[in-house]
Amino acid sequence: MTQTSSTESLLLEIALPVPLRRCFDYLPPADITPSALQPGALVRVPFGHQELIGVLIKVKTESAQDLGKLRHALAIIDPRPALDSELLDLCLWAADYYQCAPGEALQTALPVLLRQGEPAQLRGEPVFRLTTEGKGLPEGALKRSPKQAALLAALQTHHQLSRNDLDLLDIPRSIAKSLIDKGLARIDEIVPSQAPHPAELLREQPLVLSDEQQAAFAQIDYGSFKTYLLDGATGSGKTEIYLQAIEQSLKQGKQALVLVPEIGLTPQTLQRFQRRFNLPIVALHSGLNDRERLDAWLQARDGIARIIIGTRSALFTPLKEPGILIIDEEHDGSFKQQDGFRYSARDLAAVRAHRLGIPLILGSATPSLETLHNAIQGRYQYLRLKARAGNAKPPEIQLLDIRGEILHEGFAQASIDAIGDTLGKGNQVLVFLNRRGYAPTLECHDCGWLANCNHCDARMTVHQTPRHLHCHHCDHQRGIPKRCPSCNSSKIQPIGQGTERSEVVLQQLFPAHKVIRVDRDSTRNKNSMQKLLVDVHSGEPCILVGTQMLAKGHHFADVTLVVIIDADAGLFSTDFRGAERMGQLLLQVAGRAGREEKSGRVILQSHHTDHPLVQTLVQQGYHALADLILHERQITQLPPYRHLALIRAESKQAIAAVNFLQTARKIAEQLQAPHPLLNYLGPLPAMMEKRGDRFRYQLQINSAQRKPLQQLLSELALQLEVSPLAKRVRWSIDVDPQEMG
DNA sequence: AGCACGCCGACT
DNA sequence: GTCGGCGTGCTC
Repeated sequence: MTQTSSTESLLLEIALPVPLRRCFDYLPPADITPSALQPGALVRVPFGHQELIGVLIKVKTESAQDLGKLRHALAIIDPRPALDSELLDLCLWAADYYQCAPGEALQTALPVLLRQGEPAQLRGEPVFRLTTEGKGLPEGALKRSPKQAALLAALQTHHQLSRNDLDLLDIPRSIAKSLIDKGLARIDEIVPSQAPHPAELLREQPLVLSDEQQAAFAQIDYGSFKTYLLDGATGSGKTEIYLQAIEQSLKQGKQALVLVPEIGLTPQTLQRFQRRFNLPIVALHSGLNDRERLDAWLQARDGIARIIIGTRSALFTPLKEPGILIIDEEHDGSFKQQDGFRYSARDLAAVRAHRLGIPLILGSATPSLETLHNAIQGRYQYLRLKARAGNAKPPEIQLLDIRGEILHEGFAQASIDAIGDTLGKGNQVLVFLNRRGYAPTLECHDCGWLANCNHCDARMTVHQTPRHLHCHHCDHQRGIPKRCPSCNSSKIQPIGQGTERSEVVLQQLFPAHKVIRVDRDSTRNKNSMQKLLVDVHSGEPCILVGTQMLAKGHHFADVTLVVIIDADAGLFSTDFRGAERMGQLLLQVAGRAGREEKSGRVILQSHHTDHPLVQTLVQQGYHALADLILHERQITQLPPYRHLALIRAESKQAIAAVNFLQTARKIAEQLQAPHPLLNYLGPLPAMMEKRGDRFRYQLQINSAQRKPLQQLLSELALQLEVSPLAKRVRWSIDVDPQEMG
């Protein structure tokens, strides 16, 4: 009577979207053939009282779990695995490396719609076409509805129109609908398919490379894995090298994956790629909805899209024919995810490229010290561009000592004069200030009261439009008091400079010119950045005031003066990366000045003009600064010479977080016995001890070697996860932390 | 992370 | 008398 089912003895190991560092075993769904059980497939399973969709990790015959406890999976969503083995393995490797639950890492690699069980099928683009009835209509028909007649005419000439075409022709959807209702037109779906490669790959001629660019370009080997550091000043032509390297890859019938920082993917960047190549390009940016994101993902997977440009998470885009990986502005902090699955897309790109056997190019004018160190050590091939392309000259940097100077709302007289001069010559000015809002805080002149946040160890920022106090750390907001809450004095005043205040001051000083503020507040709405920058790109003399948003990805051809209000921020930071970041940011901002034909000037206002780091940066440049910092890091036993991990814990009761970390340290010290190479620091309070009513502490683990640290963390994570203390705190492990706060 | 179960305050 | 607060325990 019993029929032997071929899946009878098989078990499924499944990673589920829960923050647990383990997988769950299931029996296969009823009536399934073994061939449908492919690792990487999505599986719907019962889990406690709910149903979840997980990823099949492997099919096996034994389980550590009691066989009686196993439940049946409900269904395989699609026999074709959602993740190919390459991505599946990469995610599992990353989950292990970053001490994250496998299900959470896999979630990052899957578009939302797939995670929700949507079929992995390319949606066709809807197009409007005439039905035979519509085609047969005589000319001059539909006289009584001129708009419908216009659409009919358009369809007769163009045969088919996309939604976009309708918008361009200013034909409302309702008109199209009327034609469909009359049976004259219909909607067809055009599913994109892999087009044969066009005879001509390029849409425009590549630029002629300089000798230096050519020398760098010639080093790249397209047939094997190697990481290249393309280190070149702003304007030295890194992008042209990316484009030509991509061209080589495309010529071999391969795809290219390009990662850019979160706010670096500007329409300008995308247009530059689209102008060059005659092949489908997809951009994975934050403006896409879930459906568009899935379509882009599928187009990459099926080889329809040949170039994929995106931010951090685009690293996990499936590629049918991977050819080259590029990370632009590799030093940028946004490549490291700061919560949940705390991966570094830059570091994982090296792992992925290695596994695929393809080249990885890391580009930057101000490489991170980790990357620079790898290049100096010869682990990466070092490609250096020293000259600026064309006739562009490097900007002249002027250090302005503002000690004892009378400042006009943060501006030295010399800076104001320079701004006036520049505008007078018909050029543009960029004022950089890494603080949004009107002023960093409010102070009582009589008693010294400060506008502290009730929920954080921080001051509340003063905002004028709209008028309120705002904590940038926990988002708490309240009104601006008229009198001091402590002594009732009316002499309460904003202290320090923010972008809003600088905007006001500059507008008063230069009423004849436009002052454009660019920060998170002024660019909150969609496309507002584009709108703000229209005037800038028109070339009329104006002043741009903004935060680091301005420093990334934008080219301002007519900016010839950059004023940096406070060069010292970051100089005395508690984070050991403070100086490195300061150098990178200052040079990125300075790089906005004097591109192309116009030569530029940079004014750095500083209270510490004789600080060795400031002096080195200004007089000898970023690489001298990098050498200096690297030397310090070697002495102080910090990355890139040592490897770090941070265990963070936060709780409404400070004691719970401290207890948890003390226990963590004890467990770790017991586990590490065979590896005395590990050092511990902490538990220590985080840089801002209280944030959003939670007390934050951290334990730092420092190791000369990666492997023992890795082994320790794996074991430690498992033990902490089941520790009763862990339930009283929010905790996480950060491997290779970027922000030490 | 969800979601249930489980024991103590202010409401129809 | 209940509705519901969020503490803790479990999920193959």
